Amino acid sequence: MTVKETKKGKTSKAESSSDDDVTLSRKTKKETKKPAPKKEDAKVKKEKEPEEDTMIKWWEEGTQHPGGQHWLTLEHNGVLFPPEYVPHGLPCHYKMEDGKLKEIKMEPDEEEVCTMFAVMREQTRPPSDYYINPIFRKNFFMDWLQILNSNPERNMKRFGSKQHPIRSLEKVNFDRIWEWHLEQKEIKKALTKEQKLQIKKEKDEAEQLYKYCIWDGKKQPVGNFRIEPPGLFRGRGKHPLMGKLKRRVKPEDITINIGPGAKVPEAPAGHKWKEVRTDNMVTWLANWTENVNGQGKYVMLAASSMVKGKSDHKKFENARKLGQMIDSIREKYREGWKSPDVGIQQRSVAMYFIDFLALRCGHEKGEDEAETFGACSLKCEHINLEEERDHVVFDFLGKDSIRYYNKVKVESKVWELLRKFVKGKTPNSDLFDRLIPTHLNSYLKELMPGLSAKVFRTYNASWTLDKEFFDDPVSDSISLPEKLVYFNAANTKVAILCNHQKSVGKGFQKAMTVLEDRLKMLKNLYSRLEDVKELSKKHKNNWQAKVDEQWEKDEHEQQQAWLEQYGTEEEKTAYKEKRAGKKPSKPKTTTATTTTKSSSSKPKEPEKKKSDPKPKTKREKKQMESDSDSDIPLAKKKKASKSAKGDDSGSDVPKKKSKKTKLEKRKAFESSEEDEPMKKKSKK
DNA sequence: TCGTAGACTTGGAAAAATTTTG
DNA sequence: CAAAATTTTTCCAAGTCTACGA
Repeated sequence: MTVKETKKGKTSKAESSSDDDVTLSRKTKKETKKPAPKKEDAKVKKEKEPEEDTMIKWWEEGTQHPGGQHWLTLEHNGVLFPPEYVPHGLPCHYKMEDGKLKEIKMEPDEEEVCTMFAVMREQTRPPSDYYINPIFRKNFFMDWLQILNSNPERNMKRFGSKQHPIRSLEKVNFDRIWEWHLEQKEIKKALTKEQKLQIKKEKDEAEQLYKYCIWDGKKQPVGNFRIEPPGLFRGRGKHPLMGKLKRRVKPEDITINIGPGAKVPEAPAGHKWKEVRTDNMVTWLANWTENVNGQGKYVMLAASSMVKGKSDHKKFENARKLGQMIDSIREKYREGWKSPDVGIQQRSVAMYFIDFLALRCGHEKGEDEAETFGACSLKCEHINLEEERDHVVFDFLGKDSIRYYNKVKVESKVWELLRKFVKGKTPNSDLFDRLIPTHLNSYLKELMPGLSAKVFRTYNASWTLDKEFFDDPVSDSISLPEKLVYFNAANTKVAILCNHQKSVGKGFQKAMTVLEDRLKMLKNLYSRLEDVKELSKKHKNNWQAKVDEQWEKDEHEQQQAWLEQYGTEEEKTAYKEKRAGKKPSKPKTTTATTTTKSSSSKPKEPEKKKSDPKPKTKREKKQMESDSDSDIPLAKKKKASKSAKGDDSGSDVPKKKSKKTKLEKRKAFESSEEDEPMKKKSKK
């Protein structure tokens, strides 16, 4: 199918960009609910203050500072530090040679890190299965051990040996601390409402100072003013450093960026900042270097702030601009497929992937990172051309180690080129060995100022959403829930395009079972009602009695069936007795309370009536036990196909270069080919 | 021609808040 | 009211991309 028409009106929306959606829905929700609830405590609900003065229309132009400066004046109060560690004083235990557990008392520094780990005990399922992950455990243990052995004198005094007695993580028993953790949770839960409120109030108060800054004289919300607390690094996928201690950030680690002449926030008593500077070419208020990966962390403004808004705006304007010339760009890369230059061929195919499949650019990753891929960094083993002619099966781990699996039909020419690129190469060599992101982007920049690989994602995501709305406009007459379904369906298209996926949570299987169960029940009820309807037609005169009888019979049969399958002996007996000494209960033929509320839940079944009968019979609610089998329906993929139409016109092909001197990093990782983060294990 | 540091965007998971159920 | 379900917010790792430096 050709897609020539790609421009849409000015209605392109944010689509997957969570921020935008969130903002939108939040607003809507708030307004909707406002009229309804009257709050007994007027103060609980903090309504939006007018704040008209800050409502400047920055998108309308003119508000730009020259030379790439982001601000002229900037005031803020610095950052908020997490609370100091409060020791609980509890020991852990260590399994000795004789199998006995020996109590190990800990100093606060030892205990703090120990507790970080101990408390993760239940994190045993993907994607957060850190507690049982060997890499995580090893890294944590190394760092903990380092602390345990950091003070030989201390150890000598306590254990009569410079080396701490703990040598192996497997022999450490954290039960006591785990119990403490559970207790703490209970305590927290048991707090009275007033206490909870009080705590929250105190927290809010502590935040007040840091929540806003004054940016060019305007009050603006700060995003992450809270310094990240120490913890165990939770790298995703097969991150080699997961589990390492992310140490506590001190004022001495922090650089403050603030306007000229503005009052410099004071560092906590007894401390000082690493540096205080004034740099209006950047937007951050503070920064520090995190120790695990050595990367910078920044305190910046919130998504709702002006700067972020501007930049977001620019992003979409940019994508819109791409929309104006997407046709010619598509022509260009199609032209490139025919180039005699392999570099250009590769670049052109990569562009096709980025455009057509919305793949990310894909930069090279380092030794200390999980191995993930994108368009430019694909390996030969990530594509399979054998399945079907002109089809490519992609299978690789993308950002966050989320699997990209997709079988697509591609242009013949592309398929042929791919075959050529793969030829004679080992599976783990680069598919596009002559292409690097820098070159791709600088080429894109030539095609259109401001163009880079990611702009295609933004553009195509917006285009997709737009197309949904255009092809199948919302009808005014449908209900709000229906509109929601409509909107979500469109959004799902975008999610599929961009390969956005969420892992199924712990409760998913259970929730699904309940839902299926309920569906089954409703269907059953429906058919019974149908039967009864027939019956009542047949017995015009004494239909009531007939219906009662039939109903009771059904009920009994079902109950029997249920007991047969799930019931315990006691339950069976109890039922028998109950039935013996009881007269038929009255059926609820005509329900007066048919709340015809559209099911709404899963869009799969066209449910009609839902006369939700909360069965009076002892419908055991423990059906969660059943735990039927099966796999989780997960990310099915279909591909919206849009294609670029092409022909010839491209002329001068930009210079190609690209060498690629990637040091072959042989990953000693086990090459377990399948390792889906998706298995579902029911735990007792 | 790289390689990298620095700055900023992305986006999934966990936590918190809110609403619905029982 | 408490527990469960659902929605919103927060958190922060993991990307992108450009400018610099040699």
